Amino acid sequence: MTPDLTHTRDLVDRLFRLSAAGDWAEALNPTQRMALAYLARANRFSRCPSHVAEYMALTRGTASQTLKALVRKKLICAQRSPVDGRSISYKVTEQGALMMRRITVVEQVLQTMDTDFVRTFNAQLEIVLRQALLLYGKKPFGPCRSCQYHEKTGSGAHCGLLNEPLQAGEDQQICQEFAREASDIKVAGA
Amino acid sequence: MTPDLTHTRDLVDRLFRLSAAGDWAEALNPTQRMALAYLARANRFSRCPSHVAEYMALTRGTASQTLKALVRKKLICAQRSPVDGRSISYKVTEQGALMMRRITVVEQVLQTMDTDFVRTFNAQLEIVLRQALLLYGKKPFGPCRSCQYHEKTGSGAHCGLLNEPLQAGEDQQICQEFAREASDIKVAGA
DNA sequence: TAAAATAGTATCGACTACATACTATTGCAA
DNA sequence: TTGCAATAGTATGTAGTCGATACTATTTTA
Repeated sequence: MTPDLTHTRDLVDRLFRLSAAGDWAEALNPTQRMALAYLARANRFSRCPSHVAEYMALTRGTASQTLKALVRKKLICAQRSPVDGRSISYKVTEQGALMMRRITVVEQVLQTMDTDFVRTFNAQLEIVLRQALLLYGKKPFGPCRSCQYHEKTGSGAHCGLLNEPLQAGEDQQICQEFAREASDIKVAGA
Repeated sequence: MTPDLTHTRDLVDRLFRLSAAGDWAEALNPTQRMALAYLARANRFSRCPSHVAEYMALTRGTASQTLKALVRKKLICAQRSPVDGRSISYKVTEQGALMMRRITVVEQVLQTMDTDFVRTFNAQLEIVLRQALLLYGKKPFGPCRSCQYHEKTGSGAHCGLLNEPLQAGEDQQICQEFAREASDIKVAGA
């Protein structure tokens, strides 16, 4: 028997909504929480409104609105780019970083579960998401460290695409320019 | 290394949002689509506003609003209960049923993937969701057929909880009274 | 150097979402 | 049997999401 695809969709929806319902505390709604969480994990090349929009599958206008709400709440602050006069980058404030320490529903549930189970669950989600992003022509985003442009140097690391030296810890952050290693491309579960 | 629980949360969020973004066609937003999909799959004991609210992890007020929007669009219609003067049940119209035939993003992606993969993915999602619902004291909802109160009779089937005979096909639908078989309870992945 | 592309925003309308307060029933218990 | 608590659904107010559209200000490119 072929599995019920509508059921899969339904499970993802319910899991999301259950965890979204748990987010409403702390004067932060689920959308704002996700945008803030993204900014907290994104590297300095990836904190513009358009990146948030792409990551969250929103239009730029909507992302802009949500970012303004976060600024009003003093959880992030804007920084104009010295290089490109059109561009704006947002930085998470200390207050914002503090808010991100809260454990959310999904995390709480996964804490009660087996480590190996969570690991395979993550892997499966990654495969499906990757396929979906591919099918819709969206950027994958991903950790700088596993990117094909990531280069280890004597002193630290370097981005071969933007031709920029990387600071300590930056290789752990999410980059909007992320591109998978060529050797890693056909690992899809298809 | 312990897996990153924030990452899991993030993957679920992104998958949901990507598929939600694809829903905006057809003058139906993601929330309305999910409510309509639920009503299309729920049995006659499970189509009240409070059931939709519980299923979607919303307050009753919000569910009420969304159902009214669906009525305005003529995708569902209200039916007062003859038994309980407070209760209202919604039925999907033909127009509404037609709208549910549309394939959504997640389904489209899963179609390109291996059947066994989808099967295990479903199973994993079910385990996590079940655990989450348990932790938050929410009803699980589920197919009548696999419920502990489901009884096969000579002519058809019977609900031992509501003490009602079941019509043909009803055992496939979702019931808000669903309770797992006792033998099935400790299959959690924990 | 003009046209095209890009980055961000303002605004509008429809709607989600919560909280709160309210009405109308029904169920239970004294 | 009556009277109170519980339940089902809704109205309303506020905040904010969300897409669409139209707009400004900057690059980029041809």
